[in-house]
Amino acid sequence: MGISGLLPRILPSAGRENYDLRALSDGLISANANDDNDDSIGDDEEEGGEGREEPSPRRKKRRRLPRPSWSSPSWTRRKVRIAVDVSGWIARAAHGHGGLLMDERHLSYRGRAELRDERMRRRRLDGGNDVNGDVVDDERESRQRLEYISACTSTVLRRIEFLIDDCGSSVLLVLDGATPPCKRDVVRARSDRRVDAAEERDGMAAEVNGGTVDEAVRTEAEVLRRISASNRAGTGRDHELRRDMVGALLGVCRERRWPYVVAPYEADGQLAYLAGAGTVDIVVTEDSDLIALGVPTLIYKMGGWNGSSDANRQLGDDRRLLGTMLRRSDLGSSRGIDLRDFTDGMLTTMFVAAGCDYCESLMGIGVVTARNVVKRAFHGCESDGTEVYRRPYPGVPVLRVILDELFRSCHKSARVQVLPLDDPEKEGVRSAYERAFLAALAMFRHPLVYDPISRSHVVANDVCIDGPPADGARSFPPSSLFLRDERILMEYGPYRDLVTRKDALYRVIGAPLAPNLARDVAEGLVDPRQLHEKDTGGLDVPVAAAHSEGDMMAAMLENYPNDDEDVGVKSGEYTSGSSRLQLSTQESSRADTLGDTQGSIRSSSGMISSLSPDLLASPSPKKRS
DNA sequence: CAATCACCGACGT
DNA sequence: TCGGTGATTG
Repeated sequence: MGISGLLPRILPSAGRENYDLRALSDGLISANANDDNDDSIGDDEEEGGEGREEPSPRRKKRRRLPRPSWSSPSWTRRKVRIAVDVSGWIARAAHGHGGLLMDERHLSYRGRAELRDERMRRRRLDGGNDVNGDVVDDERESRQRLEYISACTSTVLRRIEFLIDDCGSSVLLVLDGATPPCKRDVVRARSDRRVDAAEERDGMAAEVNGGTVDEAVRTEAEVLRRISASNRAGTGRDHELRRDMVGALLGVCRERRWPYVVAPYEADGQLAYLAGAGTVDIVVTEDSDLIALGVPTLIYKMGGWNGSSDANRQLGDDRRLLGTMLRRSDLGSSRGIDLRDFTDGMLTTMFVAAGCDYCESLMGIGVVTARNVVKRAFHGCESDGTEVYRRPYPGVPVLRVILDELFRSCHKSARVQVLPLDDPEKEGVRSAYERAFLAALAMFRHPLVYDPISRSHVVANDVCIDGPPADGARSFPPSSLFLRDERILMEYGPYRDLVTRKDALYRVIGAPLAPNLARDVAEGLVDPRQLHEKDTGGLDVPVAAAHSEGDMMAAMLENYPNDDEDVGVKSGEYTSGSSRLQLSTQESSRADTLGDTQGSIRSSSGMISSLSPDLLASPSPKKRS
């Protein structure tokens, strides 16, 4: 998840709370399948005034469209296409229904005591033969597991159904794939923390079991502490459980012929790619990172799931779901933090500087400082100052300025480790942060995604210069606005080297799979997390759902602004028999590449962990004791 | 004075 | 987990 404390600053002012999503059932008016769908969502009239804080100083080419006459065949009304970030929903549902899962890790000590008593009772009945009892326990546990999974999935399904039925939209489910290489170290740190939590919990459980203290003596506070520790250790990262839940969900999707995509890595990048390519109009998510990825229209807190306030929380029997709609063009009107004249590139840089999943922020750098540093470096003006669109340090790459400014602005404890800038002793620490910073930037701006048109993995906004995109797969070309930012960022050599060279880029964002494997992953036939273990050829996977993608995806994409007509032919080639052999060899070499990548990442991750804990704003560095 | 960080309380299914 | 409240820092 993105920066904590950012959404509360933005959503109340820039977002539209209590937006009734059923308004989407009116659909969208688009001029033509090939026309850019700049159509306004939610407002039926063009918001006049041409957006005084429109992020782009450059003028958009305004072509005169034909006058909207509803009888004209060039104007069509179509459904709104919504991509749903399902992973967030699954996690949330998992927490909500946690009480259903009565196994030892998820329930409070009370439930554990019940389980223990029941087991003992059964043992007594069975005359000390506890094998039978364990079998019964297993049975009971697996039954509860199923119950839990079905409860979670049906919660998610209800919301999807709402979007489809009551909002009259086409819904595309997007799921998380594997953990990207550059995130592995952060994930490992987190799981270490979870292990700590689990030990804490187990220690307390042992105390309960072995201690003479009876349950009745326990104060309520201790009980709550236990439950909290149990929750911390539990549901979060139960891989099997999550996989089963995703599996169940995908099963339903296949049954009902709902389109879905399993992203090769993180769902965020996939969602942003789909939105940027015009495949979907709206993204429903809880993740603030999507803001940094330049999605034009987002919906947060659907149904008030994540509600601090009581906004969006009228989930009655009314079948009425509300959400907070946030449009990219409204970001400048945010009152909590001034984001006027922020381009997508600036937003992304700000997110990275303020700390994200791939790059913890320097201690003492928060949203505001990050904003100011980025704003100054790009525009050379203060938050309240007059707008001077001139760079403060001409000739110095913007990214270099930002990094140095961050080093200067951070907390004292971190600053003594990176300053002075000309101290060669501290260069190692600085470059470690810099590498994580650039990697995070690359993850945001060039994630590896699945392109549903060419049915292959592509690098989003590909700017690589060495060779054509992998296997002839072509990504949706980056917009001119994106390139404008990218040119500024690429003034800094290390970033340019990272994003323009495939080997370097793949080491950070992950390498693409061979098209057939990529398709299997996207369809959920292959678990991307276990690809290195599974080396069975993915080409002829005999799964009934193999064709499910066809019609539904086609329906989703029917108005896709397709500028090259031959993609269909190309994707046909992938499945043709002649290339089959070649593909399977590619696939095996690909597996090697994956292993290589992970190996090298492992080594490079040492640089992160070598950072002093004081430097990184880790949530609780002192929790060790 | 303002921004960040650590602690604590509660929410909803 | 999330968001509100004091302490600390510059």
